[in-house]
Amino acid sequence: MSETIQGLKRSHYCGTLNKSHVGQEVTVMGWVYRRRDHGGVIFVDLRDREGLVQVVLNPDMGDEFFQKAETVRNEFVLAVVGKVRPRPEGSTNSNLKTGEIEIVAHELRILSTAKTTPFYITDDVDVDENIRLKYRYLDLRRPIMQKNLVLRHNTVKAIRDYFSDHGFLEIETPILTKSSPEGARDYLVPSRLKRGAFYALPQSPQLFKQLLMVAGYDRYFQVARCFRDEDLRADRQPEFTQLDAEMSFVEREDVLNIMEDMIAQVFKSALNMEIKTPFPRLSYQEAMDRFGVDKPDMRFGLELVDVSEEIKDSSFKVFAQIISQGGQVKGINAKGCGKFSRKDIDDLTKYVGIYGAKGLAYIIMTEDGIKSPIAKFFTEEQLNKIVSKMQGKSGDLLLFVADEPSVVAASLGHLRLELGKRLNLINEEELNFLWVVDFPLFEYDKEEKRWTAMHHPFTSPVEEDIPLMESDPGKVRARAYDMILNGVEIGGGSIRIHRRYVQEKMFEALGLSTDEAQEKFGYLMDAFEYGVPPHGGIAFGIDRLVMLMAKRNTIRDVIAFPKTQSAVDLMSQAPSEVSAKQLKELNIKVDNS
RNA sequence: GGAGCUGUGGUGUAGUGGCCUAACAUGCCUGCCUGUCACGCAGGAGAUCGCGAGUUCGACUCUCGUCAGCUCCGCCA
Repeated sequence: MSETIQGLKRSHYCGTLNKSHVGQEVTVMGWVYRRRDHGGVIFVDLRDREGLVQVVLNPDMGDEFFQKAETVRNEFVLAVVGKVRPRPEGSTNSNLKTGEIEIVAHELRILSTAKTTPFYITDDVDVDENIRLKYRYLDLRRPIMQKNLVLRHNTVKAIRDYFSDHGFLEIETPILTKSSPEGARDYLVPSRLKRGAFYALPQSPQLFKQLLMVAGYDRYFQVARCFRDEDLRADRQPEFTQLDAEMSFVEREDVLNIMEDMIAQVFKSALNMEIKTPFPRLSYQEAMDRFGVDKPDMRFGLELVDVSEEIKDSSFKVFAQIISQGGQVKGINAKGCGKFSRKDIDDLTKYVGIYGAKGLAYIIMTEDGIKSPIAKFFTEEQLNKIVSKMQGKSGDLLLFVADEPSVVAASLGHLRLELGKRLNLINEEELNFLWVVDFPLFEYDKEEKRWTAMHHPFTSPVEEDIPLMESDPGKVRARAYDMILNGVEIGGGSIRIHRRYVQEKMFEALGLSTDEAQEKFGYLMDAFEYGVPPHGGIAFGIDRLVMLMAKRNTIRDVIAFPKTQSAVDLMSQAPSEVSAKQLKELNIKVDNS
């Protein structure tokens, strides 16, 4: 039995009512959060997106009214007309924003009944994510989720306001685009009109925004949906939203300055938080050396210490050999962890194993000196040097990984984060912004045995490194930059190449012939023949940014309708099979072998 | 492609070879109850223990496979 809304107009959101409304006649509409039926009087907590208000349903409003009131259940949608009054002495509820008042209903309409929901619509339920995602519309009713999406709205609005106020134009770029072999795996869309041909969904608007620079729209931004057909993570969805921006006639500092100012403004508008600018800048090399990752979380210490020099002459063959083969030995001083059990250390060993470390050597610092299975390989002098370099004190646990630099960095970098979490060293209230700059322009692909672009092939090298592009590609620094917040990369970009001879050197270093470059990036290359301004830009991951702002652990909590780890939408069941007719129109046959 | 964790009434959990004819909380239904706010009280319904094989006299429990969710490695210019 559902009634119409006819003749009724909502006057207030439930959650906004307070003492100032006492005496007013109000009309509220919302969902039944909870009902308390006392036989005589029935209390209903009515919920809308602004919060809860208590509605009092009294039998003296008539039999018809009260019989209807008795049928009300959780999550029914009601319209209530009534008078706001202060709650009686002693029955106020300080846990509720609206706890000083209540609405005495004189008209009640059940706009919609509801089945019993599969889970309770409240913040403090820990329901299996399977069920949350299947009934996402119910999950999204929960106040915490509504808060997340409101924050997301406010964030995006602040972003749009900031860029508009600073002369940027929001310009849309195509969703159906050309597949490019570089980068992530493309999502493909078959063309009906051109048999056997496919569009690709954009991984980012990268080339289009550079073309907009060529076209003279010298400050561009876009809140752009991007698609990458790669495996998912807590902070990676197959479709995600980028804040994409590009500027002409700028150098690196111009981009960094305006972007950190923008972020500070966004935090101010959306969270009323003051962010100090400028952000600290760290070179890629320093980040790797000290933290083992290119997106360090600097809210705590436990930095990596290189002890290769101190260890190379020891009689510990395993370490000495690794060093002689170009490897290194680095360590972390896990302050105060000297009491870790054998099992604790085994767990950590297993943990670094994930990142390729073959072992985890350790030294326990005790009152009576050093306890360590590897101590016997070192002279007392060598041990003293290692301990002093790592500032080891009694009660500490020194942990070491010896391997090639990339493995040492990855394993100790992640071990550092794990220890930071376990030891509760991270202040969750702190916002640690920084820029990582001077990334390498190239990285070596061991499988393909060639240099590839670390960022993308249009990233400009640092001017004085250009001569190295031929002689020593690994040493060339890029004019690229990442913005890091609490150890999460929230944005990245670069100053682009705008000079032809640099671009040619770039393709040469990547092993691309002129013809190949023309085939892959022809339209951009053509455009660059017609007057291209120096330009650079950045793209932010809005999902990640909002996730951090909302203090959530996964971007799924700030995306209305996310997909599971196997890229399925449990609510709509996408992706799904399509009809034979649809396939035929597209000239597609499915190979089920 | 790989590793780990999880899967038991609607929901959250307990049960680790026979004591299970599966327990507890909550939700749901019925009745009572006029000041509750996690209302209360009484009663009731609700589960072939993710699915499929196997081991066993006997499997929620052990083994293998499989499916789903999560976390991670690879991947993500």
